[in-house]
Parts: sequence; structure tokens; C-alpha cells
Amino acid sequence: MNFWLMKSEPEVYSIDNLFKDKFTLWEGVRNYQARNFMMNSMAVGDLVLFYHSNANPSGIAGLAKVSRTKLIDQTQFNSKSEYFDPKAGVDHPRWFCVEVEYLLKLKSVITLDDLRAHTSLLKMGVLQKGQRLSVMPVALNEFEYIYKNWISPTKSRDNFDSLNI
DNA sequence: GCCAACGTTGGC
DNA sequence: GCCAACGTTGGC
Repeated sequence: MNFWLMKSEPEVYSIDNLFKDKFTLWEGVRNYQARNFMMNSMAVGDLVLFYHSNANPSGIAGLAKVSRTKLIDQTQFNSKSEYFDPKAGVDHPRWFCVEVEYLLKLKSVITLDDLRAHTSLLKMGVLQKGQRLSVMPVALNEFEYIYKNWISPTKSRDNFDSLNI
């Protein structure tokens, strides 16, 4: 299993939206590196830190799980969509996405300051200066650390049993 | 709203 | 294939 961090602006689509929807297609990614992660590396069951960007505060707002992979992002073909890509065609799609499933919403957002206060997390992609990727991998040790410190209901568990994964 | 960082585009 | 110009991201 792999771990990911995926960014969304809560004004556009928040963890509350995902709670209501239960599932969502992660459409609109128009960055090749981010696309390649979704296309080549994500597997069903991978866990996702749902990150609110451009928010008050910005940070990790909840947890999701990859439920379908290697889907063609249909918005690239829709000339009415803000994600329309005139260089893509149904016979040669450029952009792919995954579907994610809601798992939980945190009682409070784990802010960037929260994360930076822990030396074990200093290497996290999302904390690096100038990083702009909207989909990025999270190391196992980083995910476990975050899980133990902020997500696990008992804070004493060291596995993911409570999530029924 | 500012602006640093970084990805993409396109002329050459 | 270089690289300047431009657009976007996203914290602040």
C-alpha cells in the first residue's frame, strides 16, 4: 500500500463535500507529474491525506482512500469545462484521474505549523519550499507518524485497524 | 493582493 | 534543444 497527499481548495471541493458525496473523481489535474502519480503509481486501497490548500488554515483535513484508478478524465473533452484541453481527443486522452472514497474528517485541520513542529515530518513534500504538486506521495513513516499523532481515535494504536481497511 | 517558485510554451 | 516570457500555485 502507498500513501498520498492530495490538495483541494475547500472553496472548490472540501472534505465536507467528500463526506456528502462519499466518492469523487479527482478530475482537473493538469500537471504531468501529478498525473503520472495517479496513472502509474496509485492502487485501489491506497490511503490519501486530504489537504485543504488556499484555506484558513491550510492543512490536512481528513482521510480518504483510492477506490478506482486509471480513469480517463472526461473534463478534458468538454469545451465548456474550465479543464478543457483542446489538445486532447477521445482517441488520445492526455489526462487521467482516480476516484477517492471518504474515510474520515478530522476534528481540526492539521496545519502546516502543526506538521513543521515535528522533526520527523520535516522532509514531507508538502512542507518543502516552492512545492506545488497537487498530488504527491507520502512516505510510510510519515503517514504512520501523522496517523498516530492526529488521526488514530485512541492515539495508542499503531496500525490502521480502526479504519477497516 | 503580493510574490517566489516552478511548469509550460513557443520562437529561434 | 535552449531559454525568455508567461501562467499558475499557494502560503502569507
